[in-house]
Amino acid sequence: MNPQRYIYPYPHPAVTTDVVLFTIQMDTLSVLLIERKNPPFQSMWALPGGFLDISEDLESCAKRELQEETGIEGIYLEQLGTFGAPQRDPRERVISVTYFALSPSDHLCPRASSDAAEAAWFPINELPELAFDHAQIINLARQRLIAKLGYSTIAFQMLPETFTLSQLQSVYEVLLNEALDKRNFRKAILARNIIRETGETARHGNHRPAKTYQVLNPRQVEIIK
Amino acid sequence: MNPQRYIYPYPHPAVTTDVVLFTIQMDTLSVLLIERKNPPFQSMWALPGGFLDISEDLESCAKRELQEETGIEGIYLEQLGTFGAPQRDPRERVISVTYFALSPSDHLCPRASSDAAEAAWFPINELPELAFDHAQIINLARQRLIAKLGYSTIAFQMLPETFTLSQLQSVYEVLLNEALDKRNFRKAILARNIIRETGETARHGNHRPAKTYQVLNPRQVEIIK
DNA sequence: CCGGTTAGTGTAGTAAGTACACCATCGGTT
DNA sequence: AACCGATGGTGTACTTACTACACTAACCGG
Repeated sequence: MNPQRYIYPYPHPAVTTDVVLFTIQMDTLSVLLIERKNPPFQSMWALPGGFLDISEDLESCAKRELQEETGIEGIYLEQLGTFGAPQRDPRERVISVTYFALSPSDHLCPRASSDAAEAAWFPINELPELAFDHAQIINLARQRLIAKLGYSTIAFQMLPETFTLSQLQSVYEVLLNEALDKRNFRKAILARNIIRETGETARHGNHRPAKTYQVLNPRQVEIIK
Repeated sequence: MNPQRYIYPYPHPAVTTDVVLFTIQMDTLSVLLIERKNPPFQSMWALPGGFLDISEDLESCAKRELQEETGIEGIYLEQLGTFGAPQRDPRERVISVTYFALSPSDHLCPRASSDAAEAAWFPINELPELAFDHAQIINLARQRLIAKLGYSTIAFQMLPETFTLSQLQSVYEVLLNEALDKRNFRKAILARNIIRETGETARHGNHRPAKTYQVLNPRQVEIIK
């Protein structure tokens, strides 16, 4: 334990970051959760996250906690919102700045750590009871995710660098929870002029191989419109 | 000064809220600013806002600070984002949770207060040099405002309860910064089925009076889609 | 070479959005 | 009373975006 004490003339809340990391597993939208090792809410499932270091950027904190608790890194984070209801944490007043992020399917192997007894993917419709107000946070993240599908390019974040149009369509279908017409989908995606053929093809079974595509400007994977 | 001291085993950042309040004045999008009475950035212009009370909700804090510093109240706030760059405040580490809001034109008379030497509206394109990272915050708020015009009903927040279609069109024109076709605008707005005629008319000069309208569901003035 | 499976393509109809011009109604003036 | 200036209010043709829909192509395995 740190022997030093930090003294302020007015009470200060604690600040944490939490991350809602989505992926698609077996055609199901899933969220990464950790099992809490310590109180409060010990052994309950929660979002990965933790306290902000005093000289650390908010987004760096979110990335660091994600890395520490789950071993996952190299992911684009977007700020989701800040939660600060006075009683949301029983220990002290805590303001949580939340982020959401997407990961390619089956790309990541979460692992346990010092703060997390376990880390695992949960289908969004089969979430366990969650610590703090994390159920509410996930809810907001899911709404935001679906809303952004229409006007952003976030769907590509759920795919590897090169992908087939069928894979891309499948991402949309899972997120929107409805079947899409193949020809219309391809027409619309190609009309947006954000992906190009790689020239390669991919075989995914005993059938015709598919052309693979990649995003034209990789830096644009999250830009609005 | 409070004689008590608040002691924590780890350093805690301070948390503030800041509000970007927009209105339209003389066909110009304007932002409410206060002139800082105290250091840091004394006598510079800044967003209204201040420190979070330890048992106070984030949004309540934003409303309270807005009221205290400008006398303005009864406004719908929406969370904009949280800013926490390590050096954004020279005093100590400060995390600012920001909100944005809209107010009917010429409806509010800002006033000075204990923390604000003065409060005044500034056209968005003629902002003074601003304290902290407030220029960046205003920038984000403006982008968000324009983005929301298309799929939300926020424009109505800039009008009184009853209004004419010309007034409404003028709000859109100022925010989008382009002229709109009168017939198409009316067709599109009415097709959305969110306003109804009041049955009254309003005279605004020596010409034909205009029918006035009101939103069908006042609770829906901020809802997406 | 045949069957199973996914990849890949075009057209016609419908709905949404855009461009565009004139008359109506009021107050004020002559 | 007639006219002027100013804003309110309306319809139609055209263009563009979206929707519905069915067959052939290419590969693997047996």
